[in-house]
Amino acid sequence: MSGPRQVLLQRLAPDVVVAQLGDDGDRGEVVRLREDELPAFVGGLEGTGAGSGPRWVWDDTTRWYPQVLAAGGRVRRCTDLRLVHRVLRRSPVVDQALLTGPDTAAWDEAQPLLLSGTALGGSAPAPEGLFELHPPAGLLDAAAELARQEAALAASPARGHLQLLAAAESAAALAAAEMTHAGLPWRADVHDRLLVTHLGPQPAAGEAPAALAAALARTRQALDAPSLNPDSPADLQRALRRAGLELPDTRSGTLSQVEHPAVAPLLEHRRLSRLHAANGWRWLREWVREGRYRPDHLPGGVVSGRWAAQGGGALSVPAVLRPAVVADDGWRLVVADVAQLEPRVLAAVSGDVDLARAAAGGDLYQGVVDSGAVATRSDAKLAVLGAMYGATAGSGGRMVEHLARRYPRAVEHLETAAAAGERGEVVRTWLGRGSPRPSGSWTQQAPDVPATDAELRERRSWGRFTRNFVVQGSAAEWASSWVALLREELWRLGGAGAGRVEQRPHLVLFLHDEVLVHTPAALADEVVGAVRTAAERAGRLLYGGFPITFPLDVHVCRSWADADDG
DNA sequence: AGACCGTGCGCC
DNA sequence: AAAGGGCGCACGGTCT
Repeated sequence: MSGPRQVLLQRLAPDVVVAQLGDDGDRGEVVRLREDELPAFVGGLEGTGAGSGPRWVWDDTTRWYPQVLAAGGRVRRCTDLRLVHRVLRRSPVVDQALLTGPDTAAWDEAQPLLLSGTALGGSAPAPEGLFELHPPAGLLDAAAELARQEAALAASPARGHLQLLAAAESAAALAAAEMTHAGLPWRADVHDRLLVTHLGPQPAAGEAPAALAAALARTRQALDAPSLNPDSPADLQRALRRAGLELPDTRSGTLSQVEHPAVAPLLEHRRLSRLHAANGWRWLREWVREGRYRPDHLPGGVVSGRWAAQGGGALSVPAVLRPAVVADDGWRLVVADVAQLEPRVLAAVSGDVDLARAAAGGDLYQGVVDSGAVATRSDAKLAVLGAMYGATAGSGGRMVEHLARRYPRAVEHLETAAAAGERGEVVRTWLGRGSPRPSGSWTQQAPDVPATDAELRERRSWGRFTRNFVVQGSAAEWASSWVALLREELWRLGGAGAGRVEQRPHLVLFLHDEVLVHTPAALADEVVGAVRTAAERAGRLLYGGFPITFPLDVHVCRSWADADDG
């Protein structure tokens, strides 16, 4: 007996859920449920066997999946209409007329429902709640939107690619919800010990840690400024000027270029005060509960398609605190990152087989050196990064010229994207995500009106953005696909039996080109295989037979800190 | 008191 | 080893 291939869920009112069971286009049975009956309903159709389960269609994964996970459930696949809507709305290869309906504006504005800092943590204010404010996101007509999206996809000349992107985004939404549900293992005791090492014992509320106070005292003394507040750029710049240092700004890089006895304590104060303010004891109290850190993960949260995260700065966990990320007893972390993801993606999307060949040895930068384009590995890095970011001046700019001679297709792909951006045009990623339209006076200028310097600057700046967009965005969709496929592979590893997501090998963090998997120790080797398999599958899925590989650095370890090579 | 912006810095 | 892309977050400072 096989269940429906698709189930569309819709809320008619706060406690009234309607499920339409059907196969493509066919509306079959309609079932009404209460909210609390949802997990059992989902579990009943999802089954336990591999490959079973329908495609769940819902307005927004963040409004359906957390309760299923909390009840111990899991779904295999879904369509996240909010995420797919956002992609299609901005894609230059979609006929917008097909996507437009009476409630399109509401779909445009739909926001994910965040969990961080609300229900579980407690103290933070104002949940952006399920039914508070505009109920719309919960009450939009999902069936109508699905029909519009399917029509828009079917009519697109880039149908295949866009469907991959829609599937990847939706699967990413599932992975993101599971990551928040399981949480990143976080040892508060280790974190505290690290803070004591760097800052001294935890001070009384409102007081500065000893090491911070000492650095401040030395800074004030060296500048002969007893009431200096180094957190105030204006105050600091004044004090520096009195000491004979005229600096354009007070950034660390600028400071470290001058010689003055105040610089060292000042920079130490910066470093420590940053640690204390961003990831100190307050952070620990606010974000870590029962050995887990649970930020919200937001696939497609960044214009380029990269994931964003909210709650505690999850994407910038400082390196010094990574020892606090430790697998549970009997478990391991599998940490994997892709070497040189963006230049590899550049080779693929531009069809530059020479750059792909340079990447084939495993170290793309070394490959660029070996091809004779530049002399040293660091020049190669400078050249490649400069090309992707739009460096013009300095050695970065010079190196790009060398790169262009040897890899004209890759460099031309970037130049074309930059030129389109400077003309105010939209560019797209490999799978069809469109860049936002620029605004500003330079976009509406008649050709015969001379631009001001400011306008020229903005124009070039937008060109650098679109130049980077095609690479960063295409890399982001490769990475989301990797995560989506890895999620599948991991579930398979857990065995056919039951078991919650967090009791089997599961993703706990994703950082643009790096994943952390928490796994029972006995399965760690298989997880390593799964991570590699998923990367290979992602490459084939997106780029077919194009000869680019995505080599991974993979480490099995107890702590994230142990994953730095070796 | 709260909204907003600029500066600076952590990460990729 | 240059300064070119993307974020989230804390803080100072200003405005309302």
